[in-house]
Amino acid sequence: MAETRSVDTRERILDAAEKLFTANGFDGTSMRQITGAAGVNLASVNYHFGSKEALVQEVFRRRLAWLNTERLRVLTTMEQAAGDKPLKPSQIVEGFFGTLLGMAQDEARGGVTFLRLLGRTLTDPADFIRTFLADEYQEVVERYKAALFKALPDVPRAEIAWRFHFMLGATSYAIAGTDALRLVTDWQVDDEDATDRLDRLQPRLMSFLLGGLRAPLPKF
Amino acid sequence: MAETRSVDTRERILDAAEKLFTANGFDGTSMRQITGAAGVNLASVNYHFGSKEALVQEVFRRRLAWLNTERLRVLTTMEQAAGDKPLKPSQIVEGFFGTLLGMAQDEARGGVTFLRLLGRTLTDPADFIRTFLADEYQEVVERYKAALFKALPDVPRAEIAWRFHFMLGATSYAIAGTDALRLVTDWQVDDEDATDRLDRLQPRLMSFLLGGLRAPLPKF
DNA sequence: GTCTATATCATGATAGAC
DNA sequence: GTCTATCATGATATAGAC
Repeated sequence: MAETRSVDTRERILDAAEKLFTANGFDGTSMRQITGAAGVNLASVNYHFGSKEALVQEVFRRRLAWLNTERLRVLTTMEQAAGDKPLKPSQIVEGFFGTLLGMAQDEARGGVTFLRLLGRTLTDPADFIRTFLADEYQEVVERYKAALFKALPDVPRAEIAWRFHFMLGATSYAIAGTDALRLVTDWQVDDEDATDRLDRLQPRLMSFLLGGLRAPLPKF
Repeated sequence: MAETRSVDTRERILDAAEKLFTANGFDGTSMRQITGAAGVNLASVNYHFGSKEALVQEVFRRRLAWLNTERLRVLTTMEQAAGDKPLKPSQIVEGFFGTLLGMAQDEARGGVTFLRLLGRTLTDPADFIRTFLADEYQEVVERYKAALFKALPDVPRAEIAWRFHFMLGATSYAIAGTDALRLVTDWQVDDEDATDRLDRLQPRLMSFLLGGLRAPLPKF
């Protein structure tokens, strides 16, 4: 019985931590807040995860394991269907960023909460977290990069690399901007409610990303 | 004499804080680190700024005052030259993001250090900092938004708004990515050294942003 | 204006009973 | 596995001498 509860406890801690990290950041969230929100004992975090740092990593691992698998699955499926021919850039972009945005509508995968957390964390100053994320992303990014190189053989690889980076940034901010920072969005655009906004984000973002990816090359 | 030193002390604190905040984040930087690096006394931060929070705001205010003024000056100059005619989208994008990227080469304005800090901070979870930044940006963003609306009368305003947001995100990550996170950049692109990379960032980014801004509208 | 010394508090982590 | 109680640390902020 006591052992049975512990599975719940682990998940409850992870869920509460994910929400609180998203709202207040890692440093802005204490273990007392987490255990309080989860309705578990303070000491249970260290019992189950060992440390706060390990808890942070587990919050990401739980979601990224699925996301990575899914992204690879989607890419592999498309490549098999295409045979020897290169994929279209729009397919590749859709596979990478569409899969990500799809999580927003899937509460079981963390939904918007996790996406916002992930977007912000890509630029987190803490070393251990950047290293960890880079490791988690590496394989998938390599595969998608290779697909883009093949799809755009005439574009210098350095250029594609940069544009991949630009796309990542645009996407992260788009997610955060759905309700976090309102620098640019907040205006006389009252013909949409919040739900519309999220539904329409994906096609909007995809158009933008593809436009950027296929833009004329810069002259140095 | 004692009074004369205080100007130096203020600036020394701000310089040290800016560097440390960029490297380790706000929560990851203690006032002991700041005063230690600045070579001033621990108590001087509270004497000169009142609190750590106020210090954070002053670090930004010092740089953004110049950036905002410069962005408005550039836009006003272009609009006067254009008379009644709308500006070209490329001019507007260049005025907003080019002015920002120009700071990277200007050590007296904070250089790359401040840009990285600014980019990351746009998604900082702390309320006081998001509110503060939104206030600081507001006037300039309104002016540039209006210019884009005028330049692209056939594009729905909501669409332009989102694309502005996407451009902001791409730019922030591009800056951070010059040496922070290396998700996508880190490869067999050894034909460029670090200096080249920064010099070439601006034209690369501008091409991407304009491509995205002028992409075909999404179909919902 | 500058400094030392210190008050006050919150944090992450753990020891040890149950 | 769970809980209480507590330790050790490091943080911001300030009082008060110079």
